[in-house]
Amino acid sequence: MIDPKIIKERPEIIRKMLSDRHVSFDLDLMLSLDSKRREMITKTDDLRKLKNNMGGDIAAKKKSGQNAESLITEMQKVSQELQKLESDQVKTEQEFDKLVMTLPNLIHESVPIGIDDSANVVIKSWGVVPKFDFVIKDHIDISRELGLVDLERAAKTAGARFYYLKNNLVRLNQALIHFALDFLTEKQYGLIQPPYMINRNSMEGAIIADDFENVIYKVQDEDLFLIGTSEHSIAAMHSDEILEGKDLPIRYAGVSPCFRKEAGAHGRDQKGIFRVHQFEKVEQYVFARPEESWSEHEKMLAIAEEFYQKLEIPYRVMLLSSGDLGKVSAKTYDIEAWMAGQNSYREIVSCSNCLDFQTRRLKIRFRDKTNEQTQYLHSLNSTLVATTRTLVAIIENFQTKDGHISVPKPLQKYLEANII
RNA sequence: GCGGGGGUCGCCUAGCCUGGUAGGGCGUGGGAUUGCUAAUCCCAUGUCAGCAAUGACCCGUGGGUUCAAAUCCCAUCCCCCGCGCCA
Repeated sequence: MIDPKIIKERPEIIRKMLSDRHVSFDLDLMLSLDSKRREMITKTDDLRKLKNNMGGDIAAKKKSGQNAESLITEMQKVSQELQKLESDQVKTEQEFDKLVMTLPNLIHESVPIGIDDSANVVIKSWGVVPKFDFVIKDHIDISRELGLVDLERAAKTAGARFYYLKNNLVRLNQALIHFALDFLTEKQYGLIQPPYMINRNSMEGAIIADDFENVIYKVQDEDLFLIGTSEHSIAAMHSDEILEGKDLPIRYAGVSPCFRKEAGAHGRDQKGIFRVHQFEKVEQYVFARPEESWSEHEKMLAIAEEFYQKLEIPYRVMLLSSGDLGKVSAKTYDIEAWMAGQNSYREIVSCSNCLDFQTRRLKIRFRDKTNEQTQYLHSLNSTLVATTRTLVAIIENFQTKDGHISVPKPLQKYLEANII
């Protein structure tokens, strides 16, 4: 949620953001609802004041043994009138909230303006794209031939975009998680294994309405939703809290399975384990002071880069354009890894600064001294590793002439093998 | 799942039986005072509306009763203790 002060006082900023994002949104309706609700607050407040005063008078009369009947009948009328006004006010408030909760975040000035991913900018590239002196295969063929994956049976039992990992691919998957946790522990991150299901209120804090539709699975008959990433759980973890300034920044390494509907991705990456409904992820999630969030953002990207450098996976860093930017994010870097089997760079990391957008929704504030005014924190999130996609990169880039996979150096100790 | 206890403005706590609109302590900040790094006293310390003066709201959450609800009634969530069941 954007600071209501900005919405009220600088609507032109909101208007520009909406056009830069190419999002249709009835800003004028929201502005008129906002002023209407402010008016109604004043009205009901006045009536409540009257009511409070009358209540005091009645109490005083009763105490001194006087008759308060006429005051009481008058008060009945006031109460009725207030009730009517209040229900109107609540209605207006709800309409406003509903709208404001779908309003996307502001955009940072460094973000390139553009219609979609074609306007994304390559920030840098790292590593050398591997050359092969044999005909290479994609991850599906390699892992199938090595007995590492069963997609057909997964389709039978669960549907498309599911998979059974088998044998050493299970170990490789776990090795990635293990390595990622060790790596972030070294960087002083606190480890978090969060709830894999959270309630609506918490989910609404982390995401925007249309994500419910397109990415989030709901549990039948329960107020529970499967998380699309540990970001969702961790964002809500400190909701309604006032944190102490001395503890900041708070850096969490979340590890969890991720569940995604992938609605609207029909036909794309249909085969294999690149785009799936379920995978494991180690995530960086940081709560920072507003003035520190941009430097934290760069740090998180650097940490993610270091991880892929250690794995020796070539990548490039993309700065997402306004049209490709997620609705809760003010600025996002993607890391795209080279995937030999697809002969292209594909997204494996998304690193975003959400400013106070999530923390306002979740009421996560901080202060240094207990008598100070509280401030909203900034929240940032970045993939460290989403296992399936990184597995694709490893399988395809590290394939050998005889159809095996050599294990990246940092993972060898976890796997107790250097070739699969 | 059953029985009992509990959830109060950052933290601790009073008030609930007997309805009249949240009091105290700690912490933190500011001020006053006394010849000194101490003590004492005063003020401030959540949310919303408002330029402000002010005012409204806030007792886990949602309903209800009432002129009036932290307080009474109903529902619901969470925590603690005991019993049961169980990976």
